[in-house]
Amino acid sequence: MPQTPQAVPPPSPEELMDQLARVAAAYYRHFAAVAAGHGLTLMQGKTLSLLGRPRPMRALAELLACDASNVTGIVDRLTTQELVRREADPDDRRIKNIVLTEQGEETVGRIRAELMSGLTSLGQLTGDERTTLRTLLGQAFPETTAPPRPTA
Amino acid sequence: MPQTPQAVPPPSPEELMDQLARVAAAYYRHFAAVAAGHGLTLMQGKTLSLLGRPRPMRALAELLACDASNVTGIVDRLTTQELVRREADPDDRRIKNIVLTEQGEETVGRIRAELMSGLTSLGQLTGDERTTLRTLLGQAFPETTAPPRPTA
DNA sequence: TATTGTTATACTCTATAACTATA
DNA sequence: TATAGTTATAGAGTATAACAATA
Repeated sequence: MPQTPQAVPPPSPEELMDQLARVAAAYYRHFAAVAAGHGLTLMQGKTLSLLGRPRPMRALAELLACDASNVTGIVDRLTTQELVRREADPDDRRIKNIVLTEQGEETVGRIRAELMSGLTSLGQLTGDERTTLRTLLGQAFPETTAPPRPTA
Repeated sequence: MPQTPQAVPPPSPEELMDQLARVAAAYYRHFAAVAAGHGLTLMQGKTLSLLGRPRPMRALAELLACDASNVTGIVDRLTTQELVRREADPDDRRIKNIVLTEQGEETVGRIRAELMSGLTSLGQLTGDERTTLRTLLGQAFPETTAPPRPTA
């Protein structure tokens, strides 16, 4: 059941992959620019955005898709800026939970708001269009559907 | 004209942004893994994928969204691996055009194929779904619609 | 023994500034 | 003067391996 009499041919999966590549690049470019506006690198911004709840170093390494040894340095630099702090876990003394400071909460909030205000086109989609986009992205990237709910 | 009697509420723009963040992260995770399988870093893989045509260092810096001074090192390392070479521009002797070697062409081809085969879910979308996804992504990220046609 | 986090190391990516060779 | 590319530098991200503390 074609949608219109003389429809434009659908993009090949390859073309779609190329467009997804451009969208991913545009997203990170935007994210990095917003983070830089707060004196943060991309990884520092991503890390902050993952701290909606306290998380062990190990969990951050998993979510950031990098080795645990890197997280030490990233968290060190965020700690220096007073945006996060390490808290000892009461149940397992090997674990250090990373928590946002009050200033960290504020920064995350501003970053999220600036991210959204830079994506005005996204807000102009109708409800039905957003539903469709969510559904199709969920089909194309099934691993991203069950939300661990990060921002980067 | 709602699509079904008791439809799931549409995602908020914020939820959609979060999902786009996850999709972008998943894409780069995949890209980096494929590149690593060829002994390349993410930036080296991205650079190779931009060389469907010869490009000056300056153009690469633009497309990679980084300072021109970084491209020197990236191209140096790709040159060491015999994947690209610098060619003097006949019209402007300041310009060096970066060209894929034969081995570089092969590597790019394999990387693109492995990228696609890792995105099988993408190929399972119908033509209409691919058309819709292209349209909606184009609306959400207008700057990505006119394709400079990279892969990363 | 296994796991969490850190340290040490080496390499890559990054922006800035200063330099050269062309234009 | 302006532009293309490089070099030097310093900081940040990266994986690997080895280590201490804890489980």
